[in-house]
Amino acid sequence: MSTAKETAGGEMPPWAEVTPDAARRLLVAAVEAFAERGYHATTTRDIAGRAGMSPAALYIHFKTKEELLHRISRIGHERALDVLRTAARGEGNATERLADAVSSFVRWHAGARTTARVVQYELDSLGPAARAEIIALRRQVDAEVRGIIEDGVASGEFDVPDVRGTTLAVLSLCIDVARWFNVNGTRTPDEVGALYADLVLRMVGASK
Amino acid sequence: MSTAKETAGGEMPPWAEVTPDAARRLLVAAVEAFAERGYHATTTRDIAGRAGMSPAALYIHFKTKEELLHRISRIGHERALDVLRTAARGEGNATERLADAVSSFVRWHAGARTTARVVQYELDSLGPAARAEIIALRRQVDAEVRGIIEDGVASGEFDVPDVRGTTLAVLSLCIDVARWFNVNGTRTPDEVGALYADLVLRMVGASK
DNA sequence: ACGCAGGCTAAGCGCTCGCTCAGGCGGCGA
DNA sequence: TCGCCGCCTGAGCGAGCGCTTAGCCTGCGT
Repeated sequence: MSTAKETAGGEMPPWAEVTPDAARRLLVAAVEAFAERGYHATTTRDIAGRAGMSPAALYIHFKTKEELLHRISRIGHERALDVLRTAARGEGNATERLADAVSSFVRWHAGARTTARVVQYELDSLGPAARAEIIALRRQVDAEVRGIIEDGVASGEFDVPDVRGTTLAVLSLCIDVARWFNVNGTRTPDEVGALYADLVLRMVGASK
Repeated sequence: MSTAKETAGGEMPPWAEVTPDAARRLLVAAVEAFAERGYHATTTRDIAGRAGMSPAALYIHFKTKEELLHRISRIGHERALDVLRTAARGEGNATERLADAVSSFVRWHAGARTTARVVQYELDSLGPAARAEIIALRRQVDAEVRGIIEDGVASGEFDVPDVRGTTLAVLSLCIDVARWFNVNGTRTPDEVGALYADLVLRMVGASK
C-alpha cells in the first residue's frame, strides 16, 4: 500500500544503491543540507561535517560538489518516475489510474520532501550536460500523466478541453507539494495524496 | 482589463516607488540576477555590473545584499496581494470573483515571472525578522482566497469538502506558475490565466 | 567664486569558499 | 610478517566573496 515510509528524522529512498557506505553517508548529508539551505548556500565543509568526516574525505568519493547534486537529482528523479509509473501502468480505468498516480506522486513529494525539494528546485544549479539528462527524465514524467488523461478522454471518462495544459497543471500541483509540505505538520502525506487525487479528478471532469 | 503589461525585455512592477534613480536601477538589476541564478549564487559585483556601476556604489543605497532581497520581496508581495485583492473584492458572485482572482493572480505570476520567482522562491534566504514580515503578507493572500471559497460554499455555488486544503491547492497551483512559465514560450499569461481559472472552478465544483 | 554634500570609484581588507596534497592508519592477500 | 591499497585527515592554496575606506568629481546654494 504505502510505497514510502518515513520516521521523524528522515526519509527512506533507496540510497542503498550508493556505495561504499561512506559515500552514501555523504550523499544523505548533502540531501539534507541542500534541502535546508539550497545548493549554493551549502558548503562542502558543512556536508562533510554532517557525515562526521573531514572536508577532504568528500573528494575521495565525488569529483566535485556538483557531482553530488547530479547523483542526488538523477536517483531522485528515477525514484519519482518509478513511483508514478507503477500507479499509471496498473490495472483499472483511466479514472482509477489517475487517482492512483496523483496520490502516489503526491505521497512521494510529501513523504520524501527533503529529497523532492532538491530534485525539483535545485535543477538549474547543474551544468548544461547534467541538466539535459534530468530534463529528459522529466519529459517521461509528463508523458506518463498525459497518457492517462488521453486515455480518459478517449474512453469518455474525462472532459478535458486542453490536455497539454491540464497535464501541466496537474504535475505543477503535485510538484509544488515539496515546497509547502510539513511547514506546520498538520496533514499526513496520505491525507494530502487523497485530497489531491480528488481535486485532480474534478479538474478532468471525471464523474467520480 | 489587463492590470499588467509586458514587453519582450522586461516586466513592469512599479519600482517607481524606489528612489533615487540609481537605487532603482540597482534593484531591477538585482531582481534579474536573483531570478536567473538565485540569491546566494548572485554576487554584489554582478548586480552592480548589470546596473553599470562599481561594486561599491551598491552600498550607498543599500546597507547589505540582503536588504536588496528584502525590499524586492516586500514590494513584490504587496503588488501580488494588491492584484489579488482587486479581483477578490470586486463585484459579482463567488464564482465570478474566484475566476477573476485566479486569472489575475496567475497573470501576474506569468507576466512578472522574474519578480515572482524571487518573491516566491528566495524567501528563506531572508533573516528571521524580514522573513516573518513577509510571511504575514502571505497569510493575507491565503485569507483572501479562502474568503471567496467560503462565500461560495455558503451561497451553495461551490461544493468543497475541505476548504483549507482546497485553498492551499489553489494558491499552490498559481504560485508554481512562476517556476515553469515561459520555459518554451507557447501560451501567453492571459491564456494560462484563463485555463487556470477554469480548472479552479472545476476544483471547487462550481456549476460553471 | 567657493565650500560642501551627495554620488560615485579604485583599491583592498578579512574571510571563507571549493578543492588539493602529502602522509598516516588499518586490514588483507601472500 | 610485511607490503600494498583503500580510506581518511591536517594543512593549506588560489580565488572570489561581502563589504569598507579614502578620496575624487559635479552641481548647487550663497
